[in-house]
Amino acid sequence: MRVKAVAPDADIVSEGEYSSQSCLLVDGFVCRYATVGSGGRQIMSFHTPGDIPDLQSLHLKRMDHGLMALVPSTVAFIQHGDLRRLCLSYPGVAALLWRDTLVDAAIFRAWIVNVGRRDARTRMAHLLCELAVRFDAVGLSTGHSYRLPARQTDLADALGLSTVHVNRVLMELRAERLIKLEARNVTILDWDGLQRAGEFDALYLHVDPNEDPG
Amino acid sequence: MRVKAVAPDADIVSEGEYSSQSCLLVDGFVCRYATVGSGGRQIMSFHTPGDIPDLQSLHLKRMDHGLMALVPSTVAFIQHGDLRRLCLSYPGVAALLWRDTLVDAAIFRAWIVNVGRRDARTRMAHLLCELAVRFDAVGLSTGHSYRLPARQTDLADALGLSTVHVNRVLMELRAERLIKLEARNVTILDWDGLQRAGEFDALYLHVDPNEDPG
DNA sequence: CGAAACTTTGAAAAGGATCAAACTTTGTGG
DNA sequence: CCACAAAGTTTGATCCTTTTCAAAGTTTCG
Repeated sequence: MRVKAVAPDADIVSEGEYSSQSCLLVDGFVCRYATVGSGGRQIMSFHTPGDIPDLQSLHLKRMDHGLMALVPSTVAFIQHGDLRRLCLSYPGVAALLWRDTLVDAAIFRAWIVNVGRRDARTRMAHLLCELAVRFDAVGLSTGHSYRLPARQTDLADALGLSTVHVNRVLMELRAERLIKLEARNVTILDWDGLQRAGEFDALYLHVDPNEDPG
Repeated sequence: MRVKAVAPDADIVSEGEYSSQSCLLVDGFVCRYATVGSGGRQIMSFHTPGDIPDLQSLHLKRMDHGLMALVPSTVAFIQHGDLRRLCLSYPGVAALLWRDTLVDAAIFRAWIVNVGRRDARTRMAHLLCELAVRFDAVGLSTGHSYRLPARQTDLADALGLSTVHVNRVLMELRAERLIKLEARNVTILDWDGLQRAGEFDALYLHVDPNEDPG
């Protein structure tokens, strides 16, 4: 299992590549993204340590999107051959990995809804709620506070907005005293308020361990 | 395996439900959707016969979205218990089903990009291209022509646009002689042109059978 | 300490939304 | 098979959210 350090803004895997391994994020923060004709970038997911962001390449060899680090990160590559053997020997592991990709897909769906049918302020609040829950789940938050490893440009590309508007919306959420944001540190001042503002319901994150009787 | 006829606009499975079976679409056209606070609806996927649109419920019991028919449809329900036994006995089937949900996820990603970073005309062209390829794959197209089982309202909810704007964009694509659309029948007059207009690259549909060496 | 990278703010422009109404197609019952 | 109602499509006009462009602050880091 090869371990590698990745610099910010560097591709871990690029769009179009044929992949024979998947990468386990050990430390840092990465995103999956695609580039569109007009030059824009759309981020389709963020990933925290413990995730295997390109697990799908186990069955879909050709990358239909890129995977890049947003902060200095560490990844460990797992050969698909090894993964495949693991899945055959331990069907429970296979089920777990499958479930993992299904939660991924659930988050994609939630993002489609967010980007497709919500206004900028709601979108932003929703994303901040999602990140709060997910960072909390991997022990990366203290109280109602977490480090946001994304620039406003990255948030913009995740939300389908311009950087300028992301900034305005953040100012708005600050003015409403829903969040505090300084030096990339988000503090949620009013969790109920932020959830309401973002129409956030954590159901889609499927964190409830009792949900899958597997 | 229980078979059921479903009327247009009727839910097959509803958001929030706990599901112990998945549904195989035998005939018709269905979509997955969510409703947002402001009353709007966002469609996150369309499904053609042969798909198992809620396969994810095998591992995520609680539905985080609804599944509804858009035209009169026929579905067959498969108990999760049976599916689970099938997967344990035939790991090849498990891999195939897993792959299927991964292609689903790839389509979700493409939709995030479409809705997040493309203008209305490009979005629409992209969707029409996707549907062309997918209908063709299941033998539901003749030449460059297929029946579109969705109203303009449905297209709007899939693209994150208003119905009015969907109409205008369709008129535009017609005026450009890229498509013909009458009585719900789409004919692609200029496939290259439409692909260009929609920045469409079929890569994400992963239809190439050689791609997965299993 | 200085340069580069980010964030913040202002003003003008544009792409889509909304509202309202006319037109067309589809499906149903007489 | 026609007539009518309901559903869906088309068009026009106005409004509004978000984009774009431009420039000034502010951090961050070598």
